Amino acid sequence: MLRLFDSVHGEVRALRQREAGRLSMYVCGPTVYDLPHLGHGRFTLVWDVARRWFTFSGLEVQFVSNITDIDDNIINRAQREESSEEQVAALYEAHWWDAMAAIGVARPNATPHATQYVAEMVTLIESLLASDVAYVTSDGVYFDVSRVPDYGLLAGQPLDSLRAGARVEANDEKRSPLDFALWKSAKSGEPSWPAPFGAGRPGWHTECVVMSLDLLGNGFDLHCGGLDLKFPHHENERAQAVASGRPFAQHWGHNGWVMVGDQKMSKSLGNFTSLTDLLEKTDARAYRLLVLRSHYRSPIEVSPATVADAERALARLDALARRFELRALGGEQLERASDFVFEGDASDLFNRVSEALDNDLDTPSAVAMLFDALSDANAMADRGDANSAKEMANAVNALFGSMGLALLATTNEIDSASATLVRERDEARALRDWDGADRLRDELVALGWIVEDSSAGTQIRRA
RNA sequence: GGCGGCGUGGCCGAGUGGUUAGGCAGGGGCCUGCAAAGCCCCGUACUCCGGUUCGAAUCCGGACGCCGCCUCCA
Repeated sequence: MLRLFDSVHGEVRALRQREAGRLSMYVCGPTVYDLPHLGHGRFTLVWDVARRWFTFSGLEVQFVSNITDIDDNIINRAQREESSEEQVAALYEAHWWDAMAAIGVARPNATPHATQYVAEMVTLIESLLASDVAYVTSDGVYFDVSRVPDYGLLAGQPLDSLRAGARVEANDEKRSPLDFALWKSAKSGEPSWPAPFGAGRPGWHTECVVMSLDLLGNGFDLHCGGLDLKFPHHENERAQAVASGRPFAQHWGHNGWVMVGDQKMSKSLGNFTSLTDLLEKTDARAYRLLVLRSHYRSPIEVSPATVADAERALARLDALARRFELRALGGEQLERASDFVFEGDASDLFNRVSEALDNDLDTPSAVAMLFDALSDANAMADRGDANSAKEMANAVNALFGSMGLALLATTNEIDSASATLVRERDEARALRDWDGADRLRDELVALGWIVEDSSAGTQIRRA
């Protein structure tokens, strides 16, 4: 049975489906005003892995993730760069999808944009105003959190204690410091949309509730995002749904942050590393492996050292892929267990990995098991048990594939000069001319090749 | 002030009371002309102090240290 930590109940519990066999899942996406950073990379990887595992397990997953394409940050950036909000959003959305493709995060089934949903948001705000849950001030429309009896459910604190610690600056027109903007009144030079309660633009918290309910319907199964969205963003989404009388997400999942040193990587601290930068220097799969090796709810340290560590571990996986000529999985393709055959020891592996991943996405355990299995496969092959070895290697590949991690048996174009050196080295070795063979190996290494001997002779691949 | 989390061997990082997590790095061995890859073996751990228990990294209490949320953030 599929079990996942639910932030509302603070415990791991069954992840139920509204419709048998189908899982509806919404993940809060990025605001596109800058390059994606490591935190974006983590949350997209975590929920991509979740989606892939659910799919692998046989569920039909409906995965929706939004793009916030209108927001203060976008407006600020546009003004700073003397550009338009549309241009800023389009540019960084393009960067976003490039980065997603690079880290192998599969496209959502739907990617609603806030600006496409303004009319629906206006309708929601109107109804909240009509029921007096929202009120108009000089700078917009606010939601009155006191009208939602269980406000604070996700925060794990009642309204009073949240209010006591509120750090929001006082605003005379707001009834409570915790009340949040549903609609921000138009300012000159900023994009705005007409509305009965005054032209303006939507607040961040309103778009996700509208888009998720529109695309996934009332009482959809799972709503996910970074831990920092739990409060107030998700709380506020939920509040709007509750106030509208619409059942909202039945299960809430939150992933831990990326740490820089001992601190959370965050906007206010400005201690970002862009995902784009990381990808220029590293095999993108190393980041996925790094994410898989720690639990999704734990903080992870992403540093040159931890990334390099993951890259070296990856080399072991790729060596397996070369040895057994495994087919690369992952990317846009979502695998299904039903497309693979697991027999004997491989079947046992499959069962144990399934149990781990079904239990709150315990990827660290799964990865540990797969590394054990990798050793087993190599040992079997060393022993001459080629069939069992191949079965096990295939299972390892399939199960890493179920988490979107591709094992690569990289093949390189070998130029004729290098090919000649390889041939000469094999000839030298046949003549037991070790000095000559070593010299030719040095030459190949100097050309950027990794040289390995095998029963089939000199093998080279790019370093 | 309220709420929550964390403190594991050289590093990263799991861990559901009892038997090896795993990876990286390091040491020894096998294989190999050498190297690489692969296989086998190996180190030391659980912040501190009490308690419960036959037995605790794991449960309880306390101390110390660290981090986060209650503005923006994935």
